[in-house]
Amino acid sequence: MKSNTFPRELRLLTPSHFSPVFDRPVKAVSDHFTLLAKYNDLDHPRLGLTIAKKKEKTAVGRNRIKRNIRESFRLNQDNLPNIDIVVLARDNIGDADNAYLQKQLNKLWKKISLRCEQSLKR
RNA sequence: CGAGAUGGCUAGACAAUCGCCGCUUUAUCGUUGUAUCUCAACCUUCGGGUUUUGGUAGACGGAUGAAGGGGAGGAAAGUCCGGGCUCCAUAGGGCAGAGUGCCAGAUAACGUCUGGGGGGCGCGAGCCUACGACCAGUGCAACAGAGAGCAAACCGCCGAUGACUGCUUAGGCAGAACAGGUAAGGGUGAAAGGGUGCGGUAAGAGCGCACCGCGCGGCUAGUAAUAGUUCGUGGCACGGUAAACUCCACUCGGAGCAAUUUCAAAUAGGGUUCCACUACUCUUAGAAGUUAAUGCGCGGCCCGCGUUGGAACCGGGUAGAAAGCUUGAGCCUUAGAGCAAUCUAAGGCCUAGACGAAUGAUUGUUCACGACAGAACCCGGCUUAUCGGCCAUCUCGCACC
RNA sequence: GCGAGUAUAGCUCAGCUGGUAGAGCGAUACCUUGCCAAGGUAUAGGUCACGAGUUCGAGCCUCGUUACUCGCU
Repeated sequence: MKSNTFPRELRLLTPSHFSPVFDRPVKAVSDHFTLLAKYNDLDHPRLGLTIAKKKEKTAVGRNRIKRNIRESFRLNQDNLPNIDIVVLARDNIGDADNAYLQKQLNKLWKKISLRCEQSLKR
């Protein structure tokens, strides 16, 4: 069954949710994003966002990036295993337009799930 | 038509699909407290009370689904002022400290706004303006300059119809000082103690006079700041700097929603009561000390590591959750008061409330091709950023009628 | 979100209550040495973060802007 919703259960909410992901995670990188991922005990993936003020100066710009990431996550969540993902912004992310951001994210979801499977086998 | 001034409005639009966050209505589920019925136990002063089992009712909160409707700004920003609100402190007042600073008004309040005055800029419409007081006191002014704060003599001018010196044809000729006076001229400086003219004088000087300017007082206009004056008076400084100390007048208690309040896991620890506790020692009987017991390594001993309390209640309180959180000095319309800011009255309206933080994404059509930029307790201002578009009033220039 | 602070030479910092900007290290050149280091001498290097205002004059005083730092989860 395909799901396109994005309720609260699919988010990382508190610092106690975030900190395990930063401890030796699986990584995936593109021009403007860094993804960190780790398996959780639930039956769905969860998403957390970290957009530093240094990377994108204005609140409007940061909101735009977050919306793009959430939108992409929402549409691709059924293709992801039960992992916690933290998305970090990299430098000059504000220069990219929405279409390019979406294109990068589509690749990254596949990449991160593949790498997680590999890490499980090892 | 061109150039400009002021004030106000606006901040892409529409459609489809998939999503996010409150609200309202509704359906289902589950839950605990409430009301009522019921089962059982205990207590009883036989009225009842406490605990407990199952059902029903409506209500509130919760979960899920459906429908309806709503969902960032003019600056949401900077946090520069002011206020509400909350907690802390507080008899009242003063000192200290901080702020404001022409006058009047508006306001909950303000460093804001409105109107007026003074000064400056602009042909003008208009714009800018921290604009109280240095005859209460203290301080500052580098360098330059003679002199920089109860003014001062460097050059110059007067003194000079020449003290004195030299020459001499004894007629004169040449050079020339001091005391003292002088603020007209030169020069220095950001700044050098009224301006012009006439008189006056050895030369000068408000020394005298006229006009202008200025101070003080009066009168007139104005609530006032202030302005005017064919009025009187003073010969004329009372220089600059208070975003220097200071004085004067007025204002201000402090901290901030990460304030504050409520509920409250796990873990550790505190208090009270009851129960349990091998022996001995100390003793104000307290699990205080020693011993002992017991679990594991290990079947036993040595040895090592660990345990020696349990239950109930109370209080504090972390994670987390909730309240604070949006009905407010609110918005719209009309009428009235006022030059205006604004105020009053009547009627109508409810217009984000999130919490890693919601308005988006994609596609299509269209136009002027979309700037600055995202609420975080709430308001009133200021300041800063900003692609443009529209409206109103006014000014100047050119042309035409 | 709220509160507090800093900005001066390439680096680390002075600069008292306004008078025309310095020190140390570093850089460059020269001296010294057979060569290097050390030492000595000299030189360059500053829009005092930026924009206004007050003043005769601003690194300093006042207002605004920008960047950075710290404290309160």
